Amino acid sequence: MKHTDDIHSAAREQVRESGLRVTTARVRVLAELSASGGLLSHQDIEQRLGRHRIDRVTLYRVLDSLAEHGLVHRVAGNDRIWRFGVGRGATSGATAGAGASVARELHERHAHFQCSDCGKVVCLSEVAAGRALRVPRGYRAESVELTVRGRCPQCG
Amino acid sequence: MKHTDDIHSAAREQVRESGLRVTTARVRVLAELSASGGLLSHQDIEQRLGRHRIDRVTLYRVLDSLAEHGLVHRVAGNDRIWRFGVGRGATSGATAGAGASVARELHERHAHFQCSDCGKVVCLSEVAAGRALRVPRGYRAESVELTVRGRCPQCG
DNA sequence: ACCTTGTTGCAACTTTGTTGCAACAAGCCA
DNA sequence: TGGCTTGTTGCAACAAAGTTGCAACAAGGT
Repeated sequence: MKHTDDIHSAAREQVRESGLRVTTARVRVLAELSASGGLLSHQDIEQRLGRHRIDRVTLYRVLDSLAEHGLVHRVAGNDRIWRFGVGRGATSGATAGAGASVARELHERHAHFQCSDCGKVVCLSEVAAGRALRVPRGYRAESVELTVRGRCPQCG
Repeated sequence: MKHTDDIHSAAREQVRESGLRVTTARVRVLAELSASGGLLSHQDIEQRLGRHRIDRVTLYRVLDSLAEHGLVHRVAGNDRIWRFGVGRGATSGATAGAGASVARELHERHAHFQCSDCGKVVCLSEVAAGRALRVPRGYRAESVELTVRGRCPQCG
């Protein structure tokens, strides 16, 4: 369990290593995602930022830039909203070059669970997704998304 | 390969068997989906209906009712757009009770492919999705969605 | 043919996401 | 430290997807 400040400076470090400019918006958003551990929707993030609120548009752009540089990963739920999460295993010790793909790889490998009632999305790290997938001739597979839908413990 | 009229009357039959009222809107939409064979977005359907156009809102409600009664299945792409498709194997000869779950079952079992360029979604019937899936204690799985993302033959 | 009840179309609205642009601040160099 | 360049931010306005309320209408039973 990390202290808030640690998460914050780790986030700052990650942003710097990714080659992106270190701005408060990026650091705060990444820190928030790291702290949550799970997947957050755009709205979730806005709420958690609280009085540190940043513009809605900026948030979109921040998340885009973080996603592009592999610091976070975007997942589409069946409620047509994006959810974002950090790669759990991504450490601040990764080298600049290799760091870019850490989060992406992690999230492409495991599955997600979305509650059909409350819409919450969590990672199912135990499930190995996308092993030995065969696509028809002419198609080129780039990534695999495996989403299980059902009821989470809270919604029974 | 079925003739247009056949598809139309088959659709009418399916709607009747599902317990829904047989309306021109429902029959036309279901027929259009059957004829296409693949997955259509809301917009695709509107275009295909052409001069038989129905109200946007009605289309939403028609698709909802068809989905609820298992005649079609909704799939979320990563472009936050719903796509709808019929269960390929659903025959008009199914009994009223059993018919309801045909489409749902079929689509829960196989995977979908979405092109990251043009956004088109197709079914990958060869891939058996969701075999031997384990979810954590407390979670209840209802359905599995496996989506492969990449390039379709047209987009290279 | 008539009546009831589910269905349709319209208008207005909400939510999610995007675009253009001027103001601003990160990073770099002297 | 101060100034310059260029990427970032916030605002306003917009676009697309989807929803809600309501009056008019048509399907299916009697």
